[in-house]
Amino acid sequence: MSSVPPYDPQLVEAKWQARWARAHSNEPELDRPARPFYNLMMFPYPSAEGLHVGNMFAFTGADIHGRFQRLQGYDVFEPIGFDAFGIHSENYALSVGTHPAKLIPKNIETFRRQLRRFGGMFDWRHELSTTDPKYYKWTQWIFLQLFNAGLAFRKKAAVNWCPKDMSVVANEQVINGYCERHPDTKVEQRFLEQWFFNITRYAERLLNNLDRLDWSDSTRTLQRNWIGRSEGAELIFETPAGTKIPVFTTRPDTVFGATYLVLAPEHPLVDQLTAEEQRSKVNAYRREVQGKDIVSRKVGDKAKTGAFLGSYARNPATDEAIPIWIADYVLMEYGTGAIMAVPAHDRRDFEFATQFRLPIREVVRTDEPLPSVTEDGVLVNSGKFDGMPCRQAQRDIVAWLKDKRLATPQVQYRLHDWCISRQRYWGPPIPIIYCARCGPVGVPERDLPVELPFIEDFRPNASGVSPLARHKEWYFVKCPQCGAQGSRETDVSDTFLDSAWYFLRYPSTEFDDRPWDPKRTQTWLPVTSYIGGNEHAVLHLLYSRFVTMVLHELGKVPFDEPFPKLRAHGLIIKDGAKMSKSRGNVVIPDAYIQKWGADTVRLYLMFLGPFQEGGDFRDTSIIGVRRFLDKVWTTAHEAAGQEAGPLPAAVERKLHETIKKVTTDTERLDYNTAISAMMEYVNLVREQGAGSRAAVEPLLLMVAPYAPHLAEELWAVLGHDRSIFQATWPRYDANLAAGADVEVVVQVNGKVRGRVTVNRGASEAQVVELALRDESVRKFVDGKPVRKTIYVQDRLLNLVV
RNA sequence: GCCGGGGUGGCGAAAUUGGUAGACGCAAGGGACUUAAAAUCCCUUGGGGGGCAACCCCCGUGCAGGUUCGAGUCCUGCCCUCGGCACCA
Repeated sequence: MSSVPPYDPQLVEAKWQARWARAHSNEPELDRPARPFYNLMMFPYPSAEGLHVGNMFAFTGADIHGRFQRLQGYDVFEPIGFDAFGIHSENYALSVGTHPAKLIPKNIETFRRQLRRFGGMFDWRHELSTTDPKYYKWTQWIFLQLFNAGLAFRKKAAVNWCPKDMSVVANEQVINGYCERHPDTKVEQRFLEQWFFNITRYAERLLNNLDRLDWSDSTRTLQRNWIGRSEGAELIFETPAGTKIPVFTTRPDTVFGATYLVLAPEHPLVDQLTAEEQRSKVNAYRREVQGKDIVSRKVGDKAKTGAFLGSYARNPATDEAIPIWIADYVLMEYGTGAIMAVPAHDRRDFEFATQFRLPIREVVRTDEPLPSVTEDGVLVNSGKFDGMPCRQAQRDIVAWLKDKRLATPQVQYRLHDWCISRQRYWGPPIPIIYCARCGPVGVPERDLPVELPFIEDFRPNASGVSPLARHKEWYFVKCPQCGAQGSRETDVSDTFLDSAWYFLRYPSTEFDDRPWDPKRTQTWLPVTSYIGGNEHAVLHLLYSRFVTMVLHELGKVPFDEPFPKLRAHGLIIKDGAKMSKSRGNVVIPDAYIQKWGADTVRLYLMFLGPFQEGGDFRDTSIIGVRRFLDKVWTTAHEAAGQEAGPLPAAVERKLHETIKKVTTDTERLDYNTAISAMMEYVNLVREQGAGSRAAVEPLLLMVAPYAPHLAEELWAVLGHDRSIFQATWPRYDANLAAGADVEVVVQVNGKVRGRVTVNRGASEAQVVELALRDESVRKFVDGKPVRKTIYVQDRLLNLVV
């Protein structure tokens, strides 16, 4: 054998990365692409620790997809950027005592280096950072588009206040009542005036469009649950004094069983409905509730508490007067903030009624004990509706009450409007000026961006007022409408607004006078393929869809869904747990890349488990994929010195099988099985000593998306002078892949007893005849008559005796 | 509680969706080469049993049933686990 040079990944990778950069080979023609393919991955937050293997796992999977599509002949645009604003970055800056404006550029520098080193096919001309004024100018512009359309408004509302962050956080950032970033800190409820985006107006469309998106089911389900659509009716309960109390219910069929009403303690009608003799009790209860944090209020299995208001309302179905209570198990944020309590058919109402000895009336007959919540039953104690099945009664009772103007069919959503105000420093200032005469006025477009001023002391405080208010020269400003003295909004916007439109910006980063160029947008968007983690299933993906929907309505973009095709990758865990700084199990890939090379690490990450499920990072098995690359290396070098010759039949067949499998698996992101198919193939080639050019070239093309540097190098070794990524993905011949003959399994009574080799497409009779000649089969048939034969063409024969 | 994943060798995992369970890889054991080591190559490797032997038999995909010629895959009822939602009316 000719001498094969050693495989030195450091050398090979440096060489090809330099060439790609020099040749601009990762920078597609954006204006006139023949076949545009926008390959998007979720941009990272540039943490101080650097890119970890979880990021690299996600980016490698997406990069393989991009490189594969490039080999299919697409002009692949694969941009990258940095989601660098936000409380995350700011808290870290606070903890190390460095200003984020100094820290972030350093972190980004590290990320850039790492992203280049692992060999991503990134178009660096279009890098962006959300902290760049040239970027957030347009984040502010988007805010103003919503503001002008009446979709951004100020509202005094109960909001989630994190005492650690000393800021309001969105509903989506509260987990079980605890702050997403501070799992030991309970979120408090504060009543503050905040900016909201009216996402609930789009709830129905956000929900319905899910059906036509090519997304994984798991992600769609998460969004569906988050939006939380409930169908039901609003029913009116009226007091003798004529006050109407609307309640929302999903079970109007149970209205005859509503034996009392419960309002949220904050309900605006409480004062008016409270009888004098009950006032002190009621007020005491309301104070008690106010003192509770959200967790102890919202967790369900506590004993019920409440207070009777001393007044009554009329049940619209029975005309009975039923008592009105307040209780903290009723939430002001949902529905009308008031419920009709049907203790016989609702677990919570049942507990409450039991506790306070309120009447329980069964109105749905089932075979379950009370409280029974099923809708499979028939009505009882319900006047003329007795005997009617629940589902029919739901419609008929609403219709009946509707005629009396006491009911309206209604749909409720769990989704709340998106609170975007943050009382923090590190974000884009909300571009609003307050004027005593004109009210809140949008900053005119010509004055954008409202730059975030540098302030030395950017610490938040518990006052609910942002640090920016301390910068007086920045704070005081003339009203753009009337010229009077005004002041700026000092809150910054939520980071999720930054990331809700970055994909629109990428193709147009060189334009300073527009957020995105209409022609570029027309060409490249919506995003062809989006790959990212399921941790963003509700936040980022929902917000991006909302923003896109609004922009579409305003005529700013020609589509209403940004990501028609989305795939979620799994999570890389370490020692059985999610990687996190607090657990101290974050793995940074640099040392592994140093030791093994980027190609090996890429391949390892893709081989350790299914891409869409993730897996455990254990460095012990890296050697396996490295051995595979070594074999490819050796085989290709040996082939370079050989005359081209025909492939042995077995190798040819395996080659076509392999191309078929690798093609479909790579397409479907089943990278782990694609890699094992390539391993099988190279093993066979070596076993058969068949390492010719004809055997190796297609292999290199298949390896190229996975281990791009190695593939380039070996492609050159085989004498090609153009990049392998300008070549075409190999084709397979279905007939060759299938082979001429097949092994058919022979079972007797469902147990495998033998195998026969026959021509593909052999008839049942032929196979039966052959099978009955097999000694072991005969033994089990044992002379008994064959009662039945089941034949699966080219696969299996089962003889039943 | 509700909604979704998932449970397969010592380990990571495959299995064309009802048709040979454990491909591929790691680890382990044995061997070849070597003064030696590394690297490389070959063999063995789910459990149990039988045979001088090429080999053969039984059991085996969380548990208990069921459907089927045939079940890791479908159905019923459980157990465990991961993720999401949760006093949402």
